Amino acid sequence: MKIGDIAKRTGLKIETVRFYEGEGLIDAPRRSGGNYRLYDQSHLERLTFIKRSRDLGFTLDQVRDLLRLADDPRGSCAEVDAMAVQHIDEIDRKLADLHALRDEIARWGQCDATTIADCWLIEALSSPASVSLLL
Amino acid sequence: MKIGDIAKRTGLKIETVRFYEGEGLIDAPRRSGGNYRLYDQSHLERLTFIKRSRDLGFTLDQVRDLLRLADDPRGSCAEVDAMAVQHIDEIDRKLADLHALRDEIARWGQCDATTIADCWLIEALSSPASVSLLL
DNA sequence: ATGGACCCTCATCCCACTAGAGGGTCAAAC
DNA sequence: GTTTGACCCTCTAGTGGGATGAGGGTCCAT
Repeated sequence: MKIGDIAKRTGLKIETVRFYEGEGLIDAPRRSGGNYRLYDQSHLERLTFIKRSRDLGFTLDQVRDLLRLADDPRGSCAEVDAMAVQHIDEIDRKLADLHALRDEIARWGQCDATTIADCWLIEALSSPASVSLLL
Repeated sequence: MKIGDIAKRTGLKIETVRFYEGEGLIDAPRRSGGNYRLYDQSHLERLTFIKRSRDLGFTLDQVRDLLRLADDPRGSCAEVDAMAVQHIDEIDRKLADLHALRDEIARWGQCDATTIADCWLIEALSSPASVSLLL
């Protein structure tokens, strides 16, 4: 499999695959006569794992940890569990923040004014943050 | 007002205030004999506006636009309105994405296994993304 | 005159890629 | 046999929005 094939199969970009190699997330694949990268099934699986983890919002460092854990079949599952729980907590916090933002902006409603001088959106931006926004 | 004062008053960091000056978001303030930046009320208002907009999730480029609009009191309010609406749409999209993520991870539930080999969290990460995650 | 709080510039780093320059490889079509 | 076009290579630099640190200068109170 050349890099374009594996990129298509994993949904990653070619540059990203090379980037992951440079970062040490995957082994450097063997090369063809023309110096093309040639990947096998194990690369495909590992890259799929990485892509999936990234899509779910884990950072690359977290992915590194997950890979390390996944690489040891006899290792404990508890750490993975903890990471998942912690990740959900983080997402929940982000959701709460975004909801607060959304409501704050939506609360302005539409502006009836025609000129900036009377625009209360601009006014809303000019006053210091309300209590609800101490993120 | 020295930079530390205005930073405290706006809630920005000192480095961020200098950064905004370099980015041309605020005028370079006059300097004291000892080459300290000296800010006045207009800087305070402008930085408050920027801080508030950033807290609400606008990018610096959007803040630039908002400032440009706000600077023209006779300008039309409609553009500001449009930006607010568009921003809400973006936030709504992010919220939907995050909800999907959260639900996806939460759906895994807790893992009963003790070793990685049987851990279904790792398994969930190894399989390609489900349809719900085509972000 | 000395200590500490504050300030200055400039350079480098962060994340997770992305884009571009400037070239090489390979298969098929002409 | 050559030319086209798709694909690949390395290397460098840029993105946003700052954060951090080095190495110094200033100011004020004790």
